[in-house]
Amino acid sequence: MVNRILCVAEKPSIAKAVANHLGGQARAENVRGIQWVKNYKFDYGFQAWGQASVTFTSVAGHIQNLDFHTRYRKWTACQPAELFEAPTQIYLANMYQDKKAIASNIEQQARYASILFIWTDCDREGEHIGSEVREIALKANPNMQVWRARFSNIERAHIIQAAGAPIRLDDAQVNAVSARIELDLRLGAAFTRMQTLALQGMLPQQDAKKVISYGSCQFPTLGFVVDRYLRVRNFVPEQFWYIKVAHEKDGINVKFTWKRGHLFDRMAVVIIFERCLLSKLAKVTKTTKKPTKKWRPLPLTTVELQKMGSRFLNMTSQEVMTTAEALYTKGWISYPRTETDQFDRGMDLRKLIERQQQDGRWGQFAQGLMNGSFNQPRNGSNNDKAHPPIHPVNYVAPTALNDSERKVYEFVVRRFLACCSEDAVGEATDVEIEYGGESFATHGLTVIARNYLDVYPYDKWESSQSLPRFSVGETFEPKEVNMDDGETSAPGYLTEPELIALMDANGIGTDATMAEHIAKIKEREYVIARPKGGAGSRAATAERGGARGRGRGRGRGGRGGAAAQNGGGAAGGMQEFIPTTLGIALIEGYNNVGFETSLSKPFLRKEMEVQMKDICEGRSTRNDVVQSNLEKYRSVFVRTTQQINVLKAAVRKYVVQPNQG
DNA sequence: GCAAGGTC
Repeated sequence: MVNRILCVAEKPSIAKAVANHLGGQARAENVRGIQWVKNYKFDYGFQAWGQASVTFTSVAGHIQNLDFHTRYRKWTACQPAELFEAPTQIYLANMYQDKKAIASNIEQQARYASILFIWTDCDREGEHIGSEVREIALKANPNMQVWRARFSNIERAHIIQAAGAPIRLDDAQVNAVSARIELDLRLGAAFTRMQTLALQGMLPQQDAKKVISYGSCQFPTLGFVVDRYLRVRNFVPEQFWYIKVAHEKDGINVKFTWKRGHLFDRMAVVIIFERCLLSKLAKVTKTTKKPTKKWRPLPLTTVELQKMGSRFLNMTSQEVMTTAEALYTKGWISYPRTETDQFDRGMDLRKLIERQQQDGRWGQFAQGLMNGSFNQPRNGSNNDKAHPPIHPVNYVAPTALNDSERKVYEFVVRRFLACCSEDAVGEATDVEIEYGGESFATHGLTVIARNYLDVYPYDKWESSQSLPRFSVGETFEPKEVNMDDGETSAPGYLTEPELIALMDANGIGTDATMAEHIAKIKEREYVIARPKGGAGSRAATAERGGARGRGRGRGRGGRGGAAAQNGGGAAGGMQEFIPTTLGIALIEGYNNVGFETSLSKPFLRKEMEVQMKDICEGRSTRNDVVQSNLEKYRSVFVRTTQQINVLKAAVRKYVVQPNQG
């Protein structure tokens, strides 16, 4: 009797790729009721189970969705507070019927198989999706053995290795995710209903039906926007003074900047300035000339793609993601949701570069890499063990793509080629002088080899004017000495790449969902997005003044030794976020409720992340985490309802009479 | 009419 083995991946593309590795050209059968899932059939000799007849299918993400029992679904059916313990239930279909078709395919296939081999992504959510598959399969066929594959990319050798070394599902990870799911549901629904019902009536007529949602990700996201907005609004400019020295030598005008940067005490600067004037001669105290580099970029992660996209491609992060997904589905780029910034050593990068040689824009550069200038990419510090960095898979001509696809594809390709290239090389010159007891310095950069910069226009690194030769001990009378003044300038409103960076740093959302949370707070009208630098954007224009912070010298040396670290790049169309009156009211309202953990603060989510890790590593249990969090949030909830007037006052202040706010 | 997480 032949072994029958059912393999299930997290998404159709993995099922296809793995099936083809194991089974040659595996036969694809359609699945009833769902077009994009296929069952691949082939025979394979497993190390552990011997020759077997295999069905390799997939799900498409989570199959199950947790929600409240139907009788708690109506908003008027219970007090929002009851949602902290109201019974929940797992449903197969949420919005789509698709999930039912996917589940019944697994049931059907499970009936004929003796082994279930799970091939979901090797991350926490993947582990949970695997447990959903297990539950459905075991219901149809309780006698199945359940195994799981451990793999981190879909290279042939790696897949074959994984097929030969099955492991068990990790129930600790499953439980961690399950805790998150329950908490997000209960807290999201309870707070959303409570604040919507309490505040809706205070909104202007046209907003009378508006949902005022709470979510563990959307609220901290809003918090970042409000926080920056308040810092901009409350900013008080401060005047400062500084000294500039200029000198002409060999026909080159050299500007020296003051080592102290600037001071906020005018009299002090006047005294120093006069001392400079009196001393007449400046003396060169130090000259250095040393090689410097600007490092090529790291392999591309999702978060980086979204940051770069919203900065340079004139698209929102959500548009970037949607476009990247389309490019992936069509087979032009690799899977676009990844945290990994390291290429697996075994990956054949040259093969991918080779395919780009035919392009008119970067083909020559790709040829150069093929002809010897290839370098193994740098390794970043992240590896999600599920997906490689984002890279081009196949070549596609620009005419076959729409505008957004063309832009995103171009970025992915250029980034990839840049990764496989060499650091830019330059020479940095530093000259320091002493003048009136004060130090001044100037810095020059000569780019010697642009290398990766030739294919990667998103980085800027350009030679400054070359400096004349100075030698230590040399003295001169500066051509010009001035005392000047300036004002500290407010930070700009939060831009999309900055917001994404904050969310990433604080663990708000995942790479795949950050853009959705941003879209959500726009949709809820908690914030509005507008082009940066537009009319009325006081802070945005002020920011270019650049003089910020106290007396810092010019950043120099360090990583890449770049003079122009943050400067360059066309910021065409970048958006900035301003909270609406409602958005400010919500954050201020919760801050004023005076609970030590305001719902808008990012560390609540971080804490949940820590607790999930605790479950994964056996320090805590699912039940402990769920119960202790419900308890904690319930007291915030109770406190908020008791002091609902505080929240209402904030809304009244900002929304009802916005002009007095 | 609620969340966040997968993915198509």
